[in-house]
Amino acid sequence: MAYETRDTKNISRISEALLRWYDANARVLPWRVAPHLRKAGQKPDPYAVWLSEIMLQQTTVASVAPRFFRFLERWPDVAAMAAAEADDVLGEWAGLGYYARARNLHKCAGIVADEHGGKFPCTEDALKMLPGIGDYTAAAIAAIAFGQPAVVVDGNIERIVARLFAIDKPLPGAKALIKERAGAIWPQQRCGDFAQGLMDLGAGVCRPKAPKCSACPLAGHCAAHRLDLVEDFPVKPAKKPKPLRKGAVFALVNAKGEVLFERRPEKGLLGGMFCLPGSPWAEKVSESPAHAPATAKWRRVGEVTHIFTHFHLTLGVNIAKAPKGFRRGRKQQWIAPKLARVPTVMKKALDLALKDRGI
DNA sequence: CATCCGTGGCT
DNA sequence: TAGCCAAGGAT
Repeated sequence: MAYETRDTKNISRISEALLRWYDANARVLPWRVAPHLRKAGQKPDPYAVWLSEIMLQQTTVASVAPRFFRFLERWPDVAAMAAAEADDVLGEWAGLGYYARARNLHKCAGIVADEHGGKFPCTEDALKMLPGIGDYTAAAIAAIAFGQPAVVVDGNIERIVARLFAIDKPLPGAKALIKERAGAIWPQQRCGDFAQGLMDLGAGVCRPKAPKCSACPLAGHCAAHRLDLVEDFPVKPAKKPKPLRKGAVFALVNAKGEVLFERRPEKGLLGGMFCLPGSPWAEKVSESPAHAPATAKWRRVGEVTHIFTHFHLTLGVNIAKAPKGFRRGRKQQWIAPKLARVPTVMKKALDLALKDRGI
């Protein structure tokens, strides 16, 4: 019992210190209701919280912010997004990466509109049933949008907790232990603010490299700091080298200056996105025009390189005018280059193909 | 539990 | 330059 009493006091000290820090240092973010406005009674919009959390998965605030505004402007609420064409959502997402998020975003909007009366469910379990919403996102929405006592663990909070308790078990095996420890310091009130405060702390103070412990409100509670081993936590496994893959793409241009694109299969890399037609990508691959969309006078203009999550890619880029009588396939589309909403690797290839043509 | 899935910025 | 990293989820 004596230990429980001491622990309880220590826990409340941690959450109080963090919340005090958050009140004074909260970042101003487009999707966030500032602490003082929250206290004045302003409620966050669950739709905006959901949209921001999906966009922020493995993606930086700087990349998300302009896209968040654009999405909110075009689809102000879940009903609007549910009514949108999937292709428009994918197009608006182009360049943001992890395109399954965009497909699931649209699916999720449809489910919320059709099966939940246009209102997001407020419990973690119900949220987790929706496509694109996993452990983290369900907890984040429940805590931030609905004020539920959910324990939110993202990469930042994982790092902070691993340091607070000097958890030397390596990730990802340590995730369960970290969640348990996080739960032990989680407050009953202001759970959303506590989560956002920890994320801000992780982004600006308890950083992976060069943490600013002198500015940390939790330094006095931090085991890693006490050991002077802050940067050694969390323990991560060695990363595997990324293999090299090669391929070729073919930019076919019609009389209007439009370029032929081809929709990728729904599943897998760049799923559902329009890309330049070309060869499969492999360690050794022929760049011959065998994989071109048409027989034409192909000219190789150069190559582009791109780094994906798990491999490096080099693409030979070819260009030709469409032969007379060419008919596009069912999965193919003529698109004006300026209107092409395509993945970044294809934007690179397109730009290179059209660069020296004066188009 | 391991693998797949993008991209841009920073060191 | 090469590596590391970011408010993860689905399979």
